[in-house]
Amino acid sequence: MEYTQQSGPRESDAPATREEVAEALEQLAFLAVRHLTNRDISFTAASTLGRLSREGPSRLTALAADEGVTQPSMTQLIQRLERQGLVTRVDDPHDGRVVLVAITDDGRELLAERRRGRTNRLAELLATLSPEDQQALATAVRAATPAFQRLVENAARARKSPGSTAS
Amino acid sequence: MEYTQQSGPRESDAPATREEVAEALEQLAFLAVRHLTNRDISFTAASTLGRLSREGPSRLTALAADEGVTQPSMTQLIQRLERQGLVTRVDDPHDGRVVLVAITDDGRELLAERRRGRTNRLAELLATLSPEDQQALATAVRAATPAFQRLVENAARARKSPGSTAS
DNA sequence: CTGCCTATATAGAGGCATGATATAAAAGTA
DNA sequence: TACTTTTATATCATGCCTCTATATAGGCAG
Repeated sequence: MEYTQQSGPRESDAPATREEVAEALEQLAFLAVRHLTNRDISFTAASTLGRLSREGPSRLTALAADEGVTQPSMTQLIQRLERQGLVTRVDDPHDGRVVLVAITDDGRELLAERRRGRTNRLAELLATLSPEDQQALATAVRAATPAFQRLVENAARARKSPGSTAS
Repeated sequence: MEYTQQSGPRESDAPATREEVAEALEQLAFLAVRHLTNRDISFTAASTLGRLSREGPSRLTALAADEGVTQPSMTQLIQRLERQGLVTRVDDPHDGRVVLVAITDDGRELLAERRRGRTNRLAELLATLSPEDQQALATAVRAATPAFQRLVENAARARKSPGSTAS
């Protein structure tokens, strides 16, 4: 690892090193948070809404576990979302303790709106690139998508069963 | 990479559509935020530390402008970082109003630590993929990196001069 | 009924952002 | 010099978001 880096990537065939992949992902995280993030609701809020949209009504504790936050955090988040009219809470007839949370039409509309906004902003950014760069990006995306989707799936799975990770 | 023709997208040479690129980048962003984020300090805090590390001591208002937050936010952030020993504040001898913020050795160590953590977590995730998938991802990343870096630069520039974007 | 487990709520604290406003130093102007 | 304005930073009040610790209430086993 101590070899000094050369001036640039030698061959476009050459695979990226793990450090290069990490670097690229860090930059992407930067781009995402800085330029693709709506400020209207938090990341957890948006993610929770998306989950409710995809998977239907859920219990509070299930949502908390899925989103990786504590139950009190989820309680407060749901209270805020309810105040904003984005979700509703319904009592479970089979169990008086549980509250089922469901997304509202306004919630779905907000998700769609956010999605449109992100796509538009991204389109603007892509338009600032040369045709060659746009082409390179598009080709790379298509080549990487299958592998990347498996990576995302594995990451989600790894979150549920602790694995061997330290800090 | 072999061109074993499959039933999916017609040609692996074919570029992705703009929607596909947007979709892929969103998923990447989601992964980065969800699985590559340290919880110890905020994104703005880490980004500010990184900036101080790269560019040396800066004024509060300059930091606020660069990070896209208000001046009071930056004042509070710097107060917290100072309390944690990650930055120091020095008076400017030429201008009694300004405070120059500088990163400390502890601050640099924290940045290095975070970087190591991210790289390790990414290595673990990549290790869950088949060698073929790892290869595909690494090649795609190398191919996309130059264009992507220009994209990030343009995004940063667009932030400073308002451009034509609405919400 | 009693006692335990589970689902959710509440309280208190701190990080992180905002807008409005205060203070102090510098700079411009009469 | 004295007055005004601008600039750099701080403070205040508010709200979101998360945490830990704890309370309440329903379900269930004996």
